[in-house]
Amino acid sequence: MKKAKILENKRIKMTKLYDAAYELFTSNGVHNTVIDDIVKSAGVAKGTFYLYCKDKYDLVNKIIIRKSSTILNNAMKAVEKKKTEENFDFVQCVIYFADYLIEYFKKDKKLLELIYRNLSWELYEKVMHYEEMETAREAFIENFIHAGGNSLAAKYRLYLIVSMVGSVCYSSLVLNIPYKIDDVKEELYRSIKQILA
Amino acid sequence: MKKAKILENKRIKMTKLYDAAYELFTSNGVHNTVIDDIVKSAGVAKGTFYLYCKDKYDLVNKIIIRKSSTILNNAMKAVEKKKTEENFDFVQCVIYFADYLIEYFKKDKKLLELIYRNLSWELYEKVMHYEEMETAREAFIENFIHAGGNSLAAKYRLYLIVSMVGSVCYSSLVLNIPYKIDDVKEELYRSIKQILA
Amino acid sequence: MKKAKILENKRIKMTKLYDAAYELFTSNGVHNTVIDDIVKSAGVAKGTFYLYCKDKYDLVNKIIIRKSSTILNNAMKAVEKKKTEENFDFVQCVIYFADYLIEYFKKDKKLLELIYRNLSWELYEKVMHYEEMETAREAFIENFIHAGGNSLAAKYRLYLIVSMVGSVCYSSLVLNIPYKIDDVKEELYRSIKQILA
Amino acid sequence: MKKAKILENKRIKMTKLYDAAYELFTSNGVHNTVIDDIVKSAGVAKGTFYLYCKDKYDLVNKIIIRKSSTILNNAMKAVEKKKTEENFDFVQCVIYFADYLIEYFKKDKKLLELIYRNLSWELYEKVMHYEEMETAREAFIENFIHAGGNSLAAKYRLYLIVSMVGSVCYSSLVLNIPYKIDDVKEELYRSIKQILA
DNA sequence: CATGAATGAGACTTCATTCAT
DNA sequence: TATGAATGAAGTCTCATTCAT
Repeated sequence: MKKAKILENKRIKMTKLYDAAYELFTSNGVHNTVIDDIVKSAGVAKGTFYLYCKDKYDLVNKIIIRKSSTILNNAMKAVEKKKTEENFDFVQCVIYFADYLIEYFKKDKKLLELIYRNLSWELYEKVMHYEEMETAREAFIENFIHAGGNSLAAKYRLYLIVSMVGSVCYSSLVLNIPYKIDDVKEELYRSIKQILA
Repeated sequence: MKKAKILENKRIKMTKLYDAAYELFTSNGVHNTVIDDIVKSAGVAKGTFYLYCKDKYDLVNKIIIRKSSTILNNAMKAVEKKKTEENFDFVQCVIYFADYLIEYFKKDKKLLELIYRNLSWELYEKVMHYEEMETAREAFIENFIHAGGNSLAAKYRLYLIVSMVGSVCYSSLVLNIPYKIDDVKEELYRSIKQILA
Repeated sequence: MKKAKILENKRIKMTKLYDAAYELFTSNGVHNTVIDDIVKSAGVAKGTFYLYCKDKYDLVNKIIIRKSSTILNNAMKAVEKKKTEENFDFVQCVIYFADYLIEYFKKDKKLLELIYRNLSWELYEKVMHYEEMETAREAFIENFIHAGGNSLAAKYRLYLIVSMVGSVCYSSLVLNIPYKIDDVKEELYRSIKQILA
Repeated sequence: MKKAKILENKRIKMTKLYDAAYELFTSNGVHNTVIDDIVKSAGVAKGTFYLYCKDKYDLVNKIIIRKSSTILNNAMKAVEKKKTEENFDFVQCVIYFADYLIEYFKKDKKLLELIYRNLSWELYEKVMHYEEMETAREAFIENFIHAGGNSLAAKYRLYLIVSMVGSVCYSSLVLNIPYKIDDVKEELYRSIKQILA
């Protein structure tokens, strides 16, 4: 059918734009990437860009949402596996989750930079409220209450842990503040334990 | 004397530029502020700008360094006072320091945003290695060792605490992530205590 | 066809830029002509200029190459005609070639000035190695050898003659050094003869 | 006396400006040298520049006049010496004069470039009508008439020779057109002889 | 849908010149 | 005289966006 073909073509164009832009954004920064670079690299015409995106920042957001959802999903799957296969307890799961992300971003610092530098509340919302994330959050709170805590404290502590881990990653991996992430890890995981204690 | 007058004039020009730029950067963002806005607002000629700054980002850095040094100094003085007058112990001091900054940034969210969005390792270095800061860091480590810890763990825990506090401030105050800073505070300070435990 | 129309439009834009710039460069000098003058005079937008030229000096070069190629081609054709129709010998041809150029530049001093003031080795190369020029040069050397000379001497004498004629034209026509070109001509042609003797 | 001291001071300032500007003009070109470079390099204040020169181009002219007068004078003295000591005849003298200049400019290409690129009729006039030059010119014409020529032909041939030598120097030494001046010399001197024949 | 030439507002930066000291 | 901070007009170049094809 014609319609299917057209839709498929659109998807291809969009993907080309995503991929080209991602490469440029992470290599040269969003600020130093101009629409012309993107379309040239994607092999489409300039006008085409505007058929798919409002502007450069719209594209950055779309890319961040896509990438972070993927990573978070993978992290959650990995945690799930450990839980099932190795019987990880609650704290172990949280730490493993953090560790998964740290290991990932060690190999893809540029993405971490892209995400951090362009974070906004709207973006955070979208990423954090994907269905799977919601489930994971609820599991966290559930577990916490089980251990004798209250729902609010659970939320806050999760928030504190996420903030601490994210910020440490960013400082060590992107800003290159001279505390190597591997050196800090031990203390970081100890701190998570303490916060959850 | 003549020379003194000229130097005084230079200082005034510089201050006018700093103040105008600070106002514009915090109100509209660095990206949306153009040199023209700054000089118009400062009431100086465009060429004058380039007499004092290499470019816009040079000015941002200078402003950040100046502002953060002032705030950190004030925070340290306040802590010192508590220690002397109210006999605050080590952990209390750390928490009070965090609290001082949180309370400050609650009233000046825009500055926090400016600092965070333009942070780089070089900047961090400059701010963190002012003589007074160095003294405070050493005091922290000293205290920590006294309590039976080791120097490295001290450094890392300090780093973790700073990261957590900074990140929570930024998220709650700037990104407006819907955990009010005042609601999180209690858990935040508890977490600091735990990390230092 | 559509494509042809677009290409035609591009050619027109380019021509408009060339013509406007040529007029301004020769009237006011390259230094005193700014991009704004050119685009205003050509009736195109400023951005359009940068679609066709890297900068002002790129345009100067392009204009010089175009103009000098045309003139040299015409000169060569005129010589050819004399040779065929009036049986001009070698020395007569060389002198007629010089004379053709002198007469041309007498009517277009400004172009001579433009060419001389912006001459560089790369430009010289480009102009001198157009296919037709190459043929003429070879004919010169050929003739010279025929008359008992050697190839190297031929090249050098051609170079000396070109230098002398060019320089005299420039001094008399552009710098207005008070030897009128018509007064010097006789001695100039005698000198060419002597050099070729 | 005070007056003498003041005058001496002025002379020193002027010399500093000349020397600094000469260095910059020949190294970076007149176009790429700004007043600020000159005064900074000369170690005087910007305002001082305007006490001594109308503008940059005024200074270029002054420098060219000074430098070329010196060189031409030296050349003439050298010729005179050859004439007296080695009994050089007229043609030998002319060729030796050309050779002296060529050898000089081989060692100081930048000066040749400066002179050529900024030549104007007024400048040419000033340089050519220094008393000593006038004397040399007259000697040339005298000699020529002696040999049976007429005054006008003498002037024109001198003009042709000067043009040819100057232009060849400029092309070979400055534009780097790939005929090495040493390779062309033989033919150049032969041509001078022929023109004077 | 797709194209890419054209646009022109607007950003940055330079630098000759002035003038109060 | 000498200074050099201040000026601001003038220039270069960019790039998001449009629109005719």
